[in-house]
Amino acid sequence: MFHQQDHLKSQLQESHPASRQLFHCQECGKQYNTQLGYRRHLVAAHSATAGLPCPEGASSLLEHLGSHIDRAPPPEGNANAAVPVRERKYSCERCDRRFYTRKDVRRHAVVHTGRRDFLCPRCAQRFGRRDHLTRHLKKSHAQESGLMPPCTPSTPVATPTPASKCAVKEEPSSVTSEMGSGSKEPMETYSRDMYNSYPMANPVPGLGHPHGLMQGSLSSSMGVGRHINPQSSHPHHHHLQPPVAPQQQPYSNMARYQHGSTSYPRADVDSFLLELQSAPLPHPSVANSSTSTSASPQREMLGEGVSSGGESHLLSRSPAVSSTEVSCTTNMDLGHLLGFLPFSLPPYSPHMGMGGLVMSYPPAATTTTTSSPSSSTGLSSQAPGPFTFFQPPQAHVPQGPGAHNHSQLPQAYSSPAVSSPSSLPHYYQAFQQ
DNA sequence: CAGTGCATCGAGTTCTAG
DNA sequence: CTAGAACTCGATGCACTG
Repeated sequence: MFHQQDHLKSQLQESHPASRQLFHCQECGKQYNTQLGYRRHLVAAHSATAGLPCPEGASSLLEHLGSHIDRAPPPEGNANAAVPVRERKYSCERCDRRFYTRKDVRRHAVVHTGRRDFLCPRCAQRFGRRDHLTRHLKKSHAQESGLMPPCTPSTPVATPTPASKCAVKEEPSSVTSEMGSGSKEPMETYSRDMYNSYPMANPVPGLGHPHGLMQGSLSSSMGVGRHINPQSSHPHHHHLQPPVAPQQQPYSNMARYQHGSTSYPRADVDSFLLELQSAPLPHPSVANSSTSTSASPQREMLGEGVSSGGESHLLSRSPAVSSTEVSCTTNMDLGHLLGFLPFSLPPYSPHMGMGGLVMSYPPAATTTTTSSPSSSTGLSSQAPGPFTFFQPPQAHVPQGPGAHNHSQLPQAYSSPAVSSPSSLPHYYQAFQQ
């Protein structure tokens, strides 16, 4: 949603590479998508202020500072002699980045896996790391409790289920204060299960049954799946219920989050959501197939063997979508919603209901499939239902007719190719290929 | 040593004043 | 329409804790 036409215009320009203008720094060759970024870089790196004279001849202060990185310490006797020698001796296997410690490398792995296992219970935004979520909560939701009394019927909450309403800590102080190192409870509340190989299955307390990918994520912001009785295999419960629009906008400042920095083409996302809402919930057998198949560890990491193009069909609009749903959809943080999509899956865990769905996606999740007709993916036709949308995009896997046709259920859900010990922490699992 | 959280920086996005 | 501020998130470095 754009408040001004020019915003939409600029957004379109920036979202569509075809028409995007790149700003190149003549001095260092860096590229920027926006003029602002480019100019900011100029100021930071190449301006007069940035170019404070360096005693060692560096062209700018930043460059000079950078030159000190990894530099051996001065000889003893020097004032800085106490500084220990440090070198980045731990390198990432997927890129050339190097780090000082191994745990930094592990944490860095999230960059490659694209996993976002930490769900914000308030706005449904997802983060790859706990501290990111913590920061997000502190900065974006610390003041919300004052605006939204806890668990009052008149106070719609993003997560429609009553349990979820109460689960979300409404007092800002509680959220903020408990975010500190003193108490890990809130964070564990959001994602404690990740350390049990149960990531995001039910990261938010009260969001419902642990089985609920839909319960815990999609449901929280879309109202999708909240009617699912995860414990019930009743085949008649797989129809989407019309989302309750007011519940999608529980916060006065939600509008801000709607414009999250995730730069997905709004039209595509909107279409996606329309399709998602109009599509029936997966038949229990489908869901169970994920579950049952996941009984044998089968997760394939992102971009590593999973068939592609699963979500292209999402762009086809469904006439079944009511105006209410449309407005609801457009009022939601689409970027965040995309974050719900479990484009990567966690290793199997006995605790996982829906096959231990993990919501994760690569940066190009929504940018790679805007033109393919739905028919291009047998997936959509053979495995109808929202879960077919969760086909991991193949940013790194060649797509097209030549690509292996995983036209059945998303292979990420059913392929037994990869076995991951369920006892490993997330970051370790992320490394497993 | 691993896990975690905080500080910080870089960059993208949104908003708003002129 | 544009420029800039403000906001937010991704990522890294590092200190703290068990």
